[in-house]
Amino acid sequence: MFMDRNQPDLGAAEWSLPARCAACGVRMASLCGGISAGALEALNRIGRKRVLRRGEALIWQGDIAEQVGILHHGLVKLSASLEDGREQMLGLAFPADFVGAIGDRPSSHCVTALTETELCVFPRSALPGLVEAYPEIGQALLTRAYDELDQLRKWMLLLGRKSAEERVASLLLQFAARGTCSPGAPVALPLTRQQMAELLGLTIETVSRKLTAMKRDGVIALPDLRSFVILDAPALAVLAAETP
Amino acid sequence: MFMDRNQPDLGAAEWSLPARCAACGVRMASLCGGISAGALEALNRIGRKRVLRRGEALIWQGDIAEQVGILHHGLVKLSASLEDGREQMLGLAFPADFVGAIGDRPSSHCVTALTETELCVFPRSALPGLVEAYPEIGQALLTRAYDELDQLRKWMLLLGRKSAEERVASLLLQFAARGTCSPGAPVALPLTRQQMAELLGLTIETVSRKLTAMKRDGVIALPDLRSFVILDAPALAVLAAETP
DNA sequence: CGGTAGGTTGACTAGGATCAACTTTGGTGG
DNA sequence: CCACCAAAGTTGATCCTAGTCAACCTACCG
Repeated sequence: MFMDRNQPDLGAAEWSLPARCAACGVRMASLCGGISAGALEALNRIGRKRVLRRGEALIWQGDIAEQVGILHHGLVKLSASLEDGREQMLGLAFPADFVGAIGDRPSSHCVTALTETELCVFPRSALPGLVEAYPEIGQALLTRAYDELDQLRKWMLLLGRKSAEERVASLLLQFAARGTCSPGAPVALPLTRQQMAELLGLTIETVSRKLTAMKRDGVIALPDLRSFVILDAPALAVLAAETP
Repeated sequence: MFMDRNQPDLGAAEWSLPARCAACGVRMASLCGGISAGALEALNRIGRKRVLRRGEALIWQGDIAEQVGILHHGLVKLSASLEDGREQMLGLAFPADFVGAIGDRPSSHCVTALTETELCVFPRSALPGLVEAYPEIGQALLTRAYDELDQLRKWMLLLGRKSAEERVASLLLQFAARGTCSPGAPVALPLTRQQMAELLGLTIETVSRKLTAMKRDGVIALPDLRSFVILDAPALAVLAAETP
């Protein structure tokens, strides 16, 4: 019965929510939040919970992904490597983000957990059929894909044209934008210096030096290794070459 | 009447092809090639031909795009800039490629013609409705979006981790891959040195020097400014750090 | 207490940017 | 057809940013 596909009244459909989805903390923020009860049920049927330990990979570069997933807790990195070991982080996935692709080509990148991570995984092979049956899922994926394209393009500008100092400042601003909105409050820094370097296309030494310089200049404070405080937001925006 | 949505028999539908689409040289390669006759007719109704002169923009960074398009002839660049004028090319669009996005947020990048360009444009505001009415269009866009994500990720690895020489060699290989398949034949180089530099995150001088060096080492020949010949393909692959 | 992973700092180096001069190419009009 | 000019490209000298290598520091853990 596909009746509910024709009346995707999400509010009224709450009663039929699969228990697991009703308890899901990221549902409304994830692509599950914008689809009909029928589509959600179909996803729920084929989805299962999976936990990744720190360092464990969901998808390997060069392999055809067997699973795609929606992040619940934790932090995941996308990264690509050259044969000689050089590695570039391509982005992070936070809770509610979708990771993976629909096509059956070898993946261009790895997906690896940076912390203990919990996600809802689906067999990739089931996706094309689902998108066919529930176009809303395709639309949700499309919106997210365009968002991701925009993010990547912004990052390409950073990698191609920004100086080391601008890169570090940009990263700090990005963490601040996604974290607490209260100015002056410490912002969590979920990456090690090494991981920041991988993400910014720099070395760990350069990241460390630039952070120290910003601290010395009173732009930021570094209360501990995993957080920072913005002391002079306008100055940080200037350092990041972001003053729109 | 949406009858044809339920019987997207593309072969048998040829008879009803809009004249313009029947004459379109890139139709089958573009997203129009994978959709039903009904969807194609709907697209044809709202599409119109547009010509961009060299340097003319279809979409400006920061503006909300009014048009999206499918390229027929010519070459188009996507690029992003910082306030101080530094510019990074984000990619090229070739005939049959789709440019633009569905969302109504300000564009993260410019879309500018590098040569006299002809495309089929559609009002962006009509897209969400079209995707809703013809899910196949959404699926075609989704496939293309994932392809583009993969391309961008590959380019991020180049920008973040490859040396100048590796970048130039990678670009040459990419042009060779999309051009003639006959080894030893000259490959068209559709970009000026300046444009190559913008795309590679380098300066024009560095591009010139690396090309000269490869020529000196007998890896390539440069018969004129707008083409090159691969003399030693394996060596070029090594220089590009691409030996899969 | 020692060991280890993560982080910082310093000295030195090298790759690519910058600045400047010069050459080549291609188009235009006399 | 050639002279001229602007745009594109090349080459050289020099500078500077970020990479490399190495030592050391710090926090945390068994």
